[in-house]
Amino acid sequence: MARLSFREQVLRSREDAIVSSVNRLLAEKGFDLMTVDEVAADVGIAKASLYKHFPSKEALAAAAMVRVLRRALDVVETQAARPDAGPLARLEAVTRWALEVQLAGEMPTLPSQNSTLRAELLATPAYGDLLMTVSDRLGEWIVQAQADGDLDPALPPEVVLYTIFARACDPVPGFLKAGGRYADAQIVDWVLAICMNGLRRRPA
Amino acid sequence: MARLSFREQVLRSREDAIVSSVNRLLAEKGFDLMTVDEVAADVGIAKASLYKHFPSKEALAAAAMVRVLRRALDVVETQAARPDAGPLARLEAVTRWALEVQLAGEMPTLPSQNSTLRAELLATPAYGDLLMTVSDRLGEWIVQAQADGDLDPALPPEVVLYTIFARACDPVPGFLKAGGRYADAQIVDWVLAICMNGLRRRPA
DNA sequence: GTCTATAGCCAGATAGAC
DNA sequence: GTCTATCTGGCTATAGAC
Repeated sequence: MARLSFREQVLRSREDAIVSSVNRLLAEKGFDLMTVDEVAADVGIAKASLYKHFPSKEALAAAAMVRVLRRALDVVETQAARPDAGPLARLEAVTRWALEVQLAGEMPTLPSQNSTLRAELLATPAYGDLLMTVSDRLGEWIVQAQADGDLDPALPPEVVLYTIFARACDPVPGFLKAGGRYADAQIVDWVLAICMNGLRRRPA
Repeated sequence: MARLSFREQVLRSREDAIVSSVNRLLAEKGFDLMTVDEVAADVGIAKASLYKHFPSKEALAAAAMVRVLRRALDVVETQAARPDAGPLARLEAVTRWALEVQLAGEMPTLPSQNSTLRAELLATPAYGDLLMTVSDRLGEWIVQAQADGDLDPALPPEVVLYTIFARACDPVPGFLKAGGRYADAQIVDWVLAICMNGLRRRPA
């Protein structure tokens, strides 16, 4: 029993290592340029062994997306537990997290055009569930922030939601980082401020 | 002489048709998922014939990017000729154009990670020249708008420039369009307003 | 310059021994 | 479950006839 649990633990940690590699490679090169051989080499196992854990390249990507969504949900729940912060501050904190992860090269991104990939994500219940949960939580804060007069009430909440989500794959931070002239923290501050200011209620 | 000119004209129009197909397919599926076979089929010629006009898939993509940059420059020059508009209104008009083209499915987008593609673009002088010209023009308007107090003077002009450029590959319009709940014009208005408001000077 | 046919390659996925 | 070796398909690019 203990032995079985130990085995499971080893299995889990190996799969976790795989997902970590996929996560990084996905952030670095994107789905199309990432090869399964590369993942295997990065993890340090044979390609065939990878396929014992995950049935396809798409499944690898889906696993990485599920993990990043889990982390996003963690961040959301951490923010929900803050007694001092209003909805706008919470939305800002979550957006900041996404920007920081992206700038650190750890935000996996998928091409929205690839249909086989969309199919795999739709076939992964955990993905849809997590995405819906995160969206609902953020959506509540958005509506509240609009009612508070902090966010533009003329914008449909989903427009605000998509605008925040899009920060996770915003090319601007990467360009600024590539330029090498600004510190990461400075870049995050600027992009975050531009995003939130754009959504804020215009003074009459 | 007339005959040669005629031939050249035919050649030109064929190459133009090729670039049009590439442009559309690039906007629709992206570089990696676009196949040369597809381009050939779309134009209605054999793949080998394509390679008589363009030496590689990368060159096809580069040609499409050059064309869209030429059009962007046209828009910039049209705005520069408006006697009534200030720098902010001109920047807004150019951004609006980019959003409209993107929403119409005619904005070619390249993966910024692909290195062979970067090499091809760097090896295409017209691309760099056009990109620099457009950037310089927009940069002037940005500095002026900051001096006028219309744009946040605390932002480096390049941050503003990248933020505007990024509208050409913003995923938000496409998501909203896919939802089917809003008209294209409405989507453009929202995304444009969010973008420009984000860059605007905050009232003290 | 256009075509058909094919070379050459690479990446996703699998077979089968251990 | 791990490995080595291989299959398979699809894609870029080219040969060679017309």
